[in-house]
Amino acid sequence: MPELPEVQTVVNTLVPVAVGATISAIAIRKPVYIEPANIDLAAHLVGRQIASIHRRAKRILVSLDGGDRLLMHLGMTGRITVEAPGTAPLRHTHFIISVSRNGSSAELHMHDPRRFGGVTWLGQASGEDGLGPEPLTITAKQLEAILAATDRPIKALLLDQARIAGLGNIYADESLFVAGIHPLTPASRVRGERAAALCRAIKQVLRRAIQHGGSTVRNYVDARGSKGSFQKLHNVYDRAGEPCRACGAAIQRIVLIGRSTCFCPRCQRPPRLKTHRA
DNA sequence: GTCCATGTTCTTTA
DNA sequence: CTAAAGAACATGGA
Repeated sequence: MPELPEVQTVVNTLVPVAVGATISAIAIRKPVYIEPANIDLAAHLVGRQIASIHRRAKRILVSLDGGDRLLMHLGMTGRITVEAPGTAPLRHTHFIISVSRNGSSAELHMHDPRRFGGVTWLGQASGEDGLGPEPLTITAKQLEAILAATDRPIKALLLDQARIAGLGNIYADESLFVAGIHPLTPASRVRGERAAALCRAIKQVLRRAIQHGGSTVRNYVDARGSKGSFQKLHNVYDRAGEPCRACGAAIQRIVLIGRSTCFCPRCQRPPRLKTHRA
């Protein structure tokens, strides 16, 4: 469920409880959820203090005193929630970190029914992660260079984490709407002012989404268990058939690289493709 | 039973 | 060789 704004919101709500706290215990309820296989996570984590928690793209990086790091990825259905000590884990709670600070303690429950997420011990491993630049800080020039390198549909580019990292299906569609760009437009054709507009649109959409605690389309909640509200402000995502908030035209849905893709056929004009199907 | 789902990665095809 | 399309992963809700 989590794209950049949701992951950032989880981090924001996790930090006040976890940073500065000491890990008193962990529980691994689903060993295959932890990587690398067979690592003794308890030996690395118990007794350590959490120095900081940051987001990189859609990933959560927990840094410990001494510089070791733990990566937590939420996949499609992952959540990390703060629970009272002794809270009974749900069926799909795979990993629990017990923390305490100033005499008060809490548990961080990582729950993930589909198990597309996971927990990876990085230790002192370097920062190389194969991810593209962060969309909140990318420059228009940088974005334009990335787009110029390929003729793949612009939507496919925005979802390619190696090129730009953090957007998912919701925010790719929402950003393209704000920029007035059709999702099938070849990436290399988005240049100059249109590339700059897309860059601004991406940042505006992500910032507003973070301000609204992310989008809860299905079951996303932050570390406090609260839903986001940005889904109410979606212009296109999950609105197929509904009227465009800008022009009233029916929002259209197509499938692109296997993903549901929504856009306004009037506000986002289709590219003129020179090729056609035989 | 069927289809679809906020993500990533491996395999197959062109 | 590269790029793009497809399948797979595991579960639950409509």
